[in-house]
Parts: sequence; C-alpha cells; structure tokens
Amino acid sequence: MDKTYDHKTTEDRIYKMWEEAGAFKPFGSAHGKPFGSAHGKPFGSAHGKPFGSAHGKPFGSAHGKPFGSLPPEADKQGKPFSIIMPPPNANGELHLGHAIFVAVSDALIRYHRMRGEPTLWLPGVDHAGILTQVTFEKKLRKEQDKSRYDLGREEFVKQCYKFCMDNKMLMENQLRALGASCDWQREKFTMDPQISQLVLETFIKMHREGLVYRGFRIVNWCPRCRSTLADLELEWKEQEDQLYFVRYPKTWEEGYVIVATTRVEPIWLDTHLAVNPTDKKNLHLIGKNVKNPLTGKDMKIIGDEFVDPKFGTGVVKLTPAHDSKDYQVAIKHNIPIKNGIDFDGKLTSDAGQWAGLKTKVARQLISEYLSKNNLLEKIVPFKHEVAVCERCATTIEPLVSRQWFVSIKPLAKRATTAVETGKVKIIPKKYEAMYFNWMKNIRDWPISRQIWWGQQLPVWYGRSSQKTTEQIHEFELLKKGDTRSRTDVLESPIVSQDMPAGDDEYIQDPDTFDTWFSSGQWPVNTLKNSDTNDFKHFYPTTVMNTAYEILFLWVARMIMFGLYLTDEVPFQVALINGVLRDEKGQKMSKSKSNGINPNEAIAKYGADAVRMALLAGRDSGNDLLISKQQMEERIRGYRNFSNKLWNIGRFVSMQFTDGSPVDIPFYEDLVAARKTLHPQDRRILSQLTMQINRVTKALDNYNFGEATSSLYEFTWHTYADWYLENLKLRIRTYELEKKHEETAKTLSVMRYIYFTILKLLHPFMPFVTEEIWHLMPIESKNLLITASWPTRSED
RNA sequence: GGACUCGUAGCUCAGCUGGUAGAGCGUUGCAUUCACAUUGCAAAUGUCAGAGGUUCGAAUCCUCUCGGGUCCACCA
Repeated sequence: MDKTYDHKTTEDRIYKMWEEAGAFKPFGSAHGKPFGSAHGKPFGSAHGKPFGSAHGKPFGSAHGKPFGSLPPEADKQGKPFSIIMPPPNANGELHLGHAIFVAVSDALIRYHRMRGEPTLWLPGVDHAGILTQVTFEKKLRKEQDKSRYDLGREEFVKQCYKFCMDNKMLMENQLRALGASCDWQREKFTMDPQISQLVLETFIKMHREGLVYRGFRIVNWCPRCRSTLADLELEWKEQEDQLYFVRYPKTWEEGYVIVATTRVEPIWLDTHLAVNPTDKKNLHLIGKNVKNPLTGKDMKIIGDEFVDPKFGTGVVKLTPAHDSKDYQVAIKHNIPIKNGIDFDGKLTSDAGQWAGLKTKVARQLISEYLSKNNLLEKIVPFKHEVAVCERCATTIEPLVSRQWFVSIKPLAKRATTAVETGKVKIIPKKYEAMYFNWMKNIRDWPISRQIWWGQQLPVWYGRSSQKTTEQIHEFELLKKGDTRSRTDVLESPIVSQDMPAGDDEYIQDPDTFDTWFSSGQWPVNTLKNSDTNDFKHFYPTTVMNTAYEILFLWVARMIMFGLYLTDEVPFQVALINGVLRDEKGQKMSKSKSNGINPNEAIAKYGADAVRMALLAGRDSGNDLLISKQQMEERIRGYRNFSNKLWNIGRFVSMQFTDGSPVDIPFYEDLVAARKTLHPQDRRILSQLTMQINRVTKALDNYNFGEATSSLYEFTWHTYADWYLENLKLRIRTYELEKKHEETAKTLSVMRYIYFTILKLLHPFMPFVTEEIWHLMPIESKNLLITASWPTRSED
C-alpha cells in the first residue's frame, strides 16, 4: 500500500468492478460471490502481491473460513428497499445539488443492501419539457443562428432527442463518478416510447372518468415560449415600472375619474371600472358611467370588495381577459371577457391604430396619446412584482384561452389524507405543513403546453365539427403543420390513442403535456414498464429523496397520481433535501458560478470526500450556506479523512506482514475468552457496539449528519488516536515479554474493529473502503458492497 | 395576505424524547526518521438574539419582541 490514498487510480476501477459483479442488481448474482471471481483473478493480484502468500500465513487460513460475517443472500422473499431516482433534467450537467441526493440515496441503498434486503435504485432522466426546449433553442440560436421555426417541429424534436441523449450520457458518467450504485440496466427516460404510452393511457383514463376537461379561462401565457404555464412555473421579479394616472371623462358632470394603472395598453378593451363599496370617498361613483379615454365608449362603474381603497385613487379599471384578478371579478359580475392581446403578445386587430403592436411598444405609444389629449393626470415611478416565465424570463401575458385542466380537488383530497394518516411520511416534518397548506388552496392544473418537446396529447379534431370560418381556417393551417395556428378555437375534441375511425378527416392536437404530468407518474410508470415484475416487487417504493424546490411540482403530484393509478401511495417516505447556497444565500448555480463544480471536486479530492462533505455534521434537510472556498476546505477535510482511513489500513496490515509466531484468531473465536482481554480491548469493543447502534439508528432515522460525524470521530480520535497509539506500546511490551498469545488476541480485536469500521463507513465512503477491504490481508473475501451490515450485542 | 423556518465559538453548522454547551475549518503554542504533515499533542474563545412563562432544572417546551430566510397567493 502506498503512503497516500490515490482516489484517481481507484474510483473508476472499483466502480467497474461493482458493476461487472452485478452488485447493483436487487437480486444479484454478486451476493455471496467471493471477490475476484468476476474477474477470474485471485484477490489482490491487481495490486501486486496478495497478502500473506509471501509469508505463508494469510490470516484466518488456519481456520478455513472467510473473514467476518457471512455475506447476505438477498432473498426474494425479504422486505425490499427501493428508491426511484429523481430523474435529472436531460438538458445539462449535474451540479452539487444533485450530489446531495446521490450521497443521501446511495448511503441508504448501500446500507439496506448490506442488510441483505432486495435493494433497487432505479435511475432515469427527465425530458424536462419547456426547460429543455428553451435550453436547446438557445443553443440552436448560438450555434446555427436558427429558431425552432426554422427547423420545423419534426426536425426540432429529433434534434432535441439527440441533445437529451448526449446529456444523458454525461450525467450517467457523473453519477458513476459519484459512486451511485443504481441499477443501470433498469434505467428509464421519460420520453421512452413505453413510458410515453403509459402517460397517454393515464390521460385517457382520467378523461373517461371526468378528471380532465377542456376549459376556457385565463391562463399564464409566455409569448416567447408561446405556451401556457401553470402558476408554479412562474417566477416573480421585482420591476421598476410606471404608474399612470389616467383620466376617464365623467358623463354626468364635468371632470374626470382618475384611475391608477401600470397597464395602459389594453384600455381600449375595457368596459368597466370598479370601486370598493365600503369606500366612502368613491361610493357615489357606483352605477355611474365614464367614457373610455381611448374609444369614447361608455363604461359602467361597479362596486366590488376586491378593490383596495388605499391603492392609487381607489378606482381600478377592469381588463378581464388580461388580468387574473379582473377575470375573477368579471365572472362574478357577468362582464363580457374579450381578448385584446394575441399569442405573440401583440394587440389584436381590434386595437385600431395600435393593432399588431407588442404590448411594450403599445404602452409607450398609448401613454403618449393620452398625454397629448390631456387624459393623463401624472406618471409616477412604481416598483412592483411581475410574473415572468421561470424558464426564459419573459414577462407573462395573462390571456384567455382554451386549455386542458386536471380537476385536482379529488386527487388532492386523497393525497392529503395519505400524509395525514402517515401512509406517506414527509421528512423533515416541517415540510408537511407546507404540503397541507398547498393542498388546501390548490386550484385546477393546466396540463396542456403549446411547446413541441414532450408527449403529444392523444386528442383529435374532426373537420366536420368545425363550423365557423375561423375554425375551418385554423383547421386547415394545422393540417398543413402550421405551428403558429391556434388550436384552442377548434371544437369537439375526441380523446383517443389512435386517430378516430370514420369518414371524417382528423388532425391531432399539436399540444404536449406539462412535464410534471408525466413525471408525476414516474414511480408507477418506471416500475410498470419492466419485464422483471418490478412493480410487484417494489411498489410502493420505500423512499423518495429529492429537493424541496419540487415538493409541489413533483412530490405532491406523484402522491396524487400514485393513489389515483394504483390506490397505493408511490413511496412511504418523502425525504426532502435542503439546497446549497452561497455565503449570500443565493442558490448555487452554474450560471452564477458561485458553487463548486462536482467534476472538478471529484477529480481533485475524490468522490468519497465530496459525499462526506455534503453529509457530515449537518441536517441534510436544511439549507447549507457556504462559500465556494469553504466548501472546498470542507471537502479537503474529508479527503484527509479518507487518507487517514487508508493509513490506518496500512498500519493494520503491517501488523500481519512479518509473520507473528502464532495464528491470529478470528475475533469470533475469542468471544469465550473475552474476559481475558486487556481492558483497552474491552473498552474499544464496547465503544464499537455503541457506535454500531448509533450509526444503525441514525440511518434508520435518516440522520446522515449524525451517522457520518460520529464515525469520523470514532475512527480518527477513538480508534486511531487513542486505541492504536496505546496498542503500539502494548504490543512492544508483549513481544519483549514473549507474550505472543496476548499479541495475537489484541491484533484480533484490532482487526475486527477496523473491518467493522470499513463496513460502517462503506455507505458513505464506498470507494476507499472497498479498496482497502481488498488490500487487507485475507485470502478469500467478498465484495464489501455486499458484505453484511454489522450487528452486535455485548458479547 | 397566508404558512413555514432560522437566529448557538471568528466562519459554516450539529445538539434526538428538557439535566449547567459540541464538531469541522480558522487561530495560538509544542512535536517530526516510529501507518499517516492529507500527521500528532495541547490551548483559547460562547449571559446558546432579547424579554417573560412552565419546571427542582431550558439552547431544548409555551408566549411576545427584534432580526434573517423560504414557500404559497389573482397585489392594480
């Protein structure tokens, strides 16, 4: 063994060895197979001299049994443990946030595998609809100076697919580099044809049962993506705008009613103003009429509680089609709702001289017009929050459109109950409150997207059902594959997997599903789509480990879909990870380059060190605020720890290399003689028992910080600094006094403790522990990854 | 507006069901052919945000105040 542990020459080799031995399979052939057989070489040969043979005394050979406890026989009847990997988005590399879920999930997976349970970690990647489409569009613009329209839908989708596949490979390699012991043969992609098929079936089933419907209502529209977005897909950005105080001429006397608004561009569309009926100052206005300052048409003033008397002048204009609050009010008061802004974010042809202008331009021109005609009281600067597209940061244009919605209340009700009754536990518990709060206020979920990258809706329109000229016109456009046509004007959708039979001519709805509609079904669909009966064995899965950012987007939806599709929860525990932030509290991201790149960190310090740095001494459910530099120091600290562990290994094996005069007995054979052991040996043994119990309990409770830091403390400061230092002195004395039996007993204890430490550390530091395990002087041995988890009661 | 959460050593954070404070990094000494300088030994620093309450006893439970953060929601 070299003086320092070199992760660079170790990690790849070890990972390949695990994979080739089939160690990641839930019912693997690797279980119980002695190490080396997969390679057809005797143990240790890869590293030079097999220990012991040179000295003729491999320890344990005299007893003819393998060292340590028996390996687990993963038993098909045993209680399974399973995790479905949250599929990383197929649009880029992994960041350190992903490394958290690998560190956490892999620790659990390895722990349960060592306990002999059939253990499955199923990997996958997500096509990430809008996000990937936007990312790829940027790439397209940059590299080929083309838009998606230049490629056309078919070609665009083809290239998007390839883009995802390329990224997928990169991510797989990163997951391997981190040591993720997932079963690659079961890997899934959300756009796999079989997975997509199941997604469509779900939609059809929900439609049949009245859980999805097509509704005409206000939606969040991104003019750049040209698609609807759900509320959860918005971001709120503070913006410096202007508040225009617009004069509406009174009809019953001279003068104006003043309205404060940031949006003057749809004024021509407006037919009503509103005041709060409890507002004494403006109460008298209710029922009166003013003139629309742009069109001169009469506008009625109504009363509604929603108006804040303290804002502006206490009078608001209503633009029902382009403001969701106004929309609600309009429904309530039966005010006609008319679109004045189209899918491209331009004013419609009804806007007269402003027709066809982008809203931003129109705002400027209209304010100038108002000003010129003495209809503008004043303009004041105004800071407020504006909704933007989460993916491309374009300002959202609320508009009224016909979209597909999931009728969410019935699903939410069951999902709420599942958590209330503990069928799904959310850990840390604090997230349960957030979950309930969200479920309580949940609104129907728009699932149709007008983007190209995703599963296309199994919805068809027949030509004969289209009656108006507009409908027929759009039908023709769609038929020609015109991607700018409006689907939402078409009438009488038919929900069906295949094109409906019959004499009529049909076209398929070009819309795709919201990404989360498909990933919400992920645990069900990944397991169902297997030829190994995984659904039967592993559903409901045990743990879902992911970040809280997607608690609602994903976790909540999986619970809803899981219950809907299978009547069972999709997982028993939702284990929520905190996120990494920089010293200013900003989320770490590639674009801000305020975080450590996992590839570089692994290359420099090893995956074990990176994993430990993310787990040790912290609560993985909490955020970690840490600067790039401090993170690196942290990782270096655990690299040092791997090296310490390595050097302890060197010391341990050195005790056996120069042939002691007696065989070193197995610790197991010493149990009867326990009382004759030196007090220090007895003490370390009882501390080991406590340590085993502590780590086991911590893992059962998802306390990774506790498990890792107590192991760190025990290994370094108890075992190495205290026990081994004292042991050196004792051995010297024993040898001087020719008490070889005492030496043998002590070395046996020393070895037993060390091997147990390797096992306990393996879930957290898989590479270095596995490597040391193989370099330890023992003749026949299994892989550490499938060695059995230590248990110990006081002998 | 609603919900949640945090405030512990210079920094980043642990501290589970209440019993007079811990780690890592950093700082300061000392040690070096002995498994490891990616090391060892030793040392210093805290009215656990503030106030009140429950208790024999609170960083730990309750209330309030101050100060951060996050999430949800239709702020013109």
